[in-house]
Amino acid sequence: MLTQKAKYGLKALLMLAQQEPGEFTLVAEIAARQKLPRKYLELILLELRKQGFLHSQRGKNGGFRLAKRPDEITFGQIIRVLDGPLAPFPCASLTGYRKCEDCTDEQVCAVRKQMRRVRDAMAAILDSTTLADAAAEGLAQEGPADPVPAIALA
Amino acid sequence: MLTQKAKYGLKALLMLAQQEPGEFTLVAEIAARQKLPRKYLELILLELRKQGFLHSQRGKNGGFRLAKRPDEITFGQIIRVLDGPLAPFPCASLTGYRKCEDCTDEQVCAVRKQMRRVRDAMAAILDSTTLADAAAEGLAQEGPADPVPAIALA
DNA sequence: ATTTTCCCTAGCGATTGACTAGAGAATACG
DNA sequence: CGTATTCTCTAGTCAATCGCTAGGGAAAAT
Repeated sequence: MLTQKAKYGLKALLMLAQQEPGEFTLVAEIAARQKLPRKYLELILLELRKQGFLHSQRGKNGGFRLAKRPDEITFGQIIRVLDGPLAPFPCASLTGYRKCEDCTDEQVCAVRKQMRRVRDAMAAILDSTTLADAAAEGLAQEGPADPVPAIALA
Repeated sequence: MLTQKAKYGLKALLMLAQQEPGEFTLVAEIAARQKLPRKYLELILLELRKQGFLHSQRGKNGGFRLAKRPDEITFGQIIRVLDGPLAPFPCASLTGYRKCEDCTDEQVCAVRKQMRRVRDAMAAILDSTTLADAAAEGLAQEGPADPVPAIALA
């Protein structure tokens, strides 16, 4: 499970991805339009700015805008910044690896092996889905073709 | 991220899946062999028993054993019982659906759409991987053939 | 009856999640 | 210049959850 923080961040960025490029949007407006708590959203956007996803400007006509093109920002990047590693367990993570205290032989741990597969599946989707992709798919009424070819078997 | 609880549960069940069918194993022995906190593990096994995964017996020669065959118990089932829904957000869950407070139009929510895809990918793996599968794969030195054919693209 | 083992309820300390408050600094504008 | 606007930053709060531990109760075997 991801946190509200990640959800709010994703929603905000996705909204900004649909603004005119270069145009600034107020935190207050994002919060209002997306029904998110304003002060909390401020913190989140600040964090995203520090990580290079957003550019901001103060004072009148200020606000936030994307610091990159929407097709350069992936869901995976955003989630990792706001919520940490994707993997179900730290021992199965690439970006946030940490070994289990209880694991005697990690090379053989069957649980870890399966969780690595889960991580890979999640990363395959989230690291290849950009804000642009999601925005486009959101607009399509009923997407017939799937950009990422199914999820393999069942 | 999953909790320790789910990890402990998976490890314990996986160990029981490798015992002689019908044979009881003590909580104390599982805890020792897997290096898990004994009292906490008790709670977890109790929960798994109440959910029908384990059979237990008290007194001398007692202990726990699987209540089903290892190929009838999936990772998905276990995780859902111990940690709740797989989906990144409740609004993207099938088994534990709950709508977002902030979502105005759920049918169009692009975040939800992507998270649904992630959920599906996770479920495809976890609901098709049984204790028997994991135990078998664990024994293989270096599995050349993947039971679930890759994770689709990159 | 006694030992073994699971069964069950309680509780607890630390962390984290999900925020809110409020002052400070930059920017625009009249 | 001054004032309104808007982001920036640090704190703090409150409740829930995680990750356990404690300890007695009940069933089974001997």
